Parts: sequence; C-alpha cells; structure tokens
Amino acid sequence: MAVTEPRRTVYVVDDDASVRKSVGRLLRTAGLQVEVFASADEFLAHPPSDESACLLLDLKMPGRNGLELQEALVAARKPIPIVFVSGHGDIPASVRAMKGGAVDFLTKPYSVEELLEAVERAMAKDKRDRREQAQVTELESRARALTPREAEVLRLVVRGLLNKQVAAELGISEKTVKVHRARVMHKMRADSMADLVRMAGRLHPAPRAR
Amino acid sequence: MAVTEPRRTVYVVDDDASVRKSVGRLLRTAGLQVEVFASADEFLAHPPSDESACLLLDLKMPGRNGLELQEALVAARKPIPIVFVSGHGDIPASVRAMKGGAVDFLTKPYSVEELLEAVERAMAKDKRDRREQAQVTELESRARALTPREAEVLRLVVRGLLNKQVAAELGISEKTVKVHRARVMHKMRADSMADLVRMAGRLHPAPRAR
DNA sequence: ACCGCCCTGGGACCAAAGTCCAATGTCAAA
DNA sequence: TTTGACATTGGACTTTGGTCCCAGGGCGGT
Repeated sequence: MAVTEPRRTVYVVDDDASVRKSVGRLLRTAGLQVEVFASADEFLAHPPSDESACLLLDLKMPGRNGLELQEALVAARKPIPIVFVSGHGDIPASVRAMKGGAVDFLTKPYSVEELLEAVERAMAKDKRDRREQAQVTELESRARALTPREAEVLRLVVRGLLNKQVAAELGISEKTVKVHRARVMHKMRADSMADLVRMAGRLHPAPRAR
Repeated sequence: MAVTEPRRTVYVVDDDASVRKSVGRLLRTAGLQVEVFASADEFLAHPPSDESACLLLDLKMPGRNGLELQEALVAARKPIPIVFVSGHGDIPASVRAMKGGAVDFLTKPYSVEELLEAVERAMAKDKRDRREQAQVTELESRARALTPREAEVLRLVVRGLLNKQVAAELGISEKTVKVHRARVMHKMRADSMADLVRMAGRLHPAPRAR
C-alpha cells in the first residue's frame, strides 16, 4: 500500500542527554518522528505541531517536574497523551500521574517492547482524541454561527418541544419558530431531527461517570 | 433534615486481622457500614448487596491478590469502585491497578484523612455509576420488550429516515411503519422524537475516547 | 381448534412540520 | 443615511407524522 504514512511525533522530555539520545534513536528506528527537550519549560515554549503526537516524559527533572508539566498541559487544555518514565519514582507519583490521565508509567529499566507498546497506545489514543476533538470543534463552529434566537430555538426543539410549545415559551408565533428552526437545520447542516439531537448532545455532553 | 441516611457499605478485604479490625473501627466511626473479608475468594463468595458500596482492597494477600480480584470483578461485570491499600507494593502494581479503574492507591502508612477521602470519592463514584446503570438497565428492559420489527423500525427512525424511507428499506407500506413506530414510542415511553434519539444513544453508546 | 402475539394493511382525518413568497421593524455599523 | 443582520409574521400549500377504526394471515402454544 502506497499510503503516505502520517507523521507521528514523539516529544521526549528528559533532562538526561544520554537518555534523550538513546531513546530518540530507538523511536526513530521504529519509524517515528522525535523531538527532544531538556526540560518541561523548554517543551512548553515549543509551539506544538498539530500532528499526531504523544509525550514521553521523565518524572524527575530539575525545575518543573513531569507531574507539574502534566498539570500545566491539562490546565492549558493541551491534551496530549503522556507516557511517564521514571528511574526512582514512588507509588504516590505514579498514582498521581495515572489519575491525571497518563497512558502509562514505566519504570527503569524497561524493555524496548514496553516502551514501544506504550508509545503506540499513546499514539492511538491521540488519534482518537484528535478525531473526536475535530468533530466537536466543527460542531461548535457551526453552533457559534447561530443567532441568539436560533440557539434558543435549538435548545427548546432538542428538548423535545413542539413548534407551538417553543412559540409559547418564547412568546412568539409558531410561524417564526419555523423560520428559526429551518435556519438552525441549515446552519448546523443537520439533515434530520435525529441528527440535530445528536449534535446537540455532543455540544453539551451529559456528565457521565468519571 | 430527617432524611434516612442511605446505607453505605465499605467492603474491606485484607488478610491481616488486625488491619481489618482497626480499619473497620475507623470506617464505622465515620458512619459507614463495614463488612470485612480475609481473602479475595471470601469476598467473591459473598453475595454483594445492591446498596451503595465500595471496596477497600489490600494489594498483597495469600491466594488471589488484589489485582486479580479487581480483574475478576471486571470480568464478572460487578463494577465496584476500588481503593487499593498496600504496604510493600511496587509501581507496576499501582499502575496496573489504576489502569484497571481503581479510584485510588494508598501506601502505608497513610493518614486517616487520606483513607476517608479516598473512600468518600469511591462512594461518590459508586453512586454515580449506580444511577447511570439503573437508567441504562431500565432502557434495556424497555428495548427488550420491542418485537424484532419494532426494533428494526427504531433503528432506522433514529438514523433519521422518514417513514416512507423506512418503509422502502423494509419493503413494507408506510402505514405499517407508522404502526410500529407508534408502538416503539409507547413501549420506550419516549414522549418525543428527541427523547427517543437520546434513549437510543444511551443504549448503543458511541465509542468515545478511552 | 382456539387464543394471543406479530406483522401487515386500508380509509379517514387531524396535527405538525416544512417550504414557497412577501413584508415590516429595529438597531448598529459603515 | 444607507446597508445589513436579526427578529418577526402572514398566507398558501405540501409533506409528514400520528391516531382513530377495522381487518386479514401466519404461527406457536394450550
């Protein structure tokens, strides 16, 4: 298959130069792009590309450590799957990392297989997350194009109200509701009521179990 | 408020009798019901009540260990939030526990606050999970009451097809589709199209990010 | 053979939704 | 002031959806 393999980048953040070098070589050999950073701040200063990627992160580093970087990324809404690596980490740190959504937490010495497998899963997760995010972003974009009134009508229609009920709720005529409703369908590019309901559901996800 | 406090039970599984005793007393003091078990198998043999509950689980035990119990519960579809406790656990074990969905993983010595806080979060999660599960179960129950044809119509209607399109798809008359559709709405107790779409969405959740 | 459930329809109608065309008023920006 | 986006509504229809009543055939179990 002559499919152009999408660029997949692993960001390696480790204060140990020899680690950066050896791990970098290893990952490149596995066909991955690699970008190395010597500290958390160096990584944060880096404009992350919008390609498929994951982060291979050392737990202990001078300055901002791995967990702090993880928190910073969460706070900055820069979701990127993280694989932690540590030499002398402790259980509380690993638990905190996993609670924070890390894909895996490897301890040295780890095997090449472990590393590649973890990175592979992180990449897969990134791919899913990106796809999901791209779709939601697109929907949000469409929703932003709605006028206040249209958004209002959307809300009530999706709640299951009839046009006449929406009209009563808003104190306007049913005719006007139909007009707004038609524009909503068009702007949201929904081709059925069912479609619209699902779109609305993704825009305001029900708080499921966490 | 004279609200009857719902019974909240913590299942404590630990091979050390003195731990069972002291932790049990501690949790009871905090107003929780406690049931203790000396081994994983003893717990598995226990018919779990259907009350709000969580599991406080020792990592290392003779026979089946904590992680194995966790896996057994997952395999058996007996979801119950787990708080692990370990004296001499290692990082791989804690990571495995967290990957398996554990709420927390405490290491000895831990403070009373840590323990209670973790148990409290586990109970809260259990409450959410139960509520969610109860709703889904109810919907599944309604869906099972549908005849094959009705289920088929539901599927197509929720996909956004018009009655006439559903009819064409099934090779029957639009009239018959209406009949099935009406029965679907009634059996599912949906009071609007939007409602029905959401119900269907919860029955067959879109595979989101994991 | 009879009963109940399921699937299938017709006819008649009413309600709701969607779609044309057309028009008016407000309000803020150019 | 002119332009443009937004909200509003009417009239006239067509298409869909939903609900009655009524009815036949197939099929499995009592």
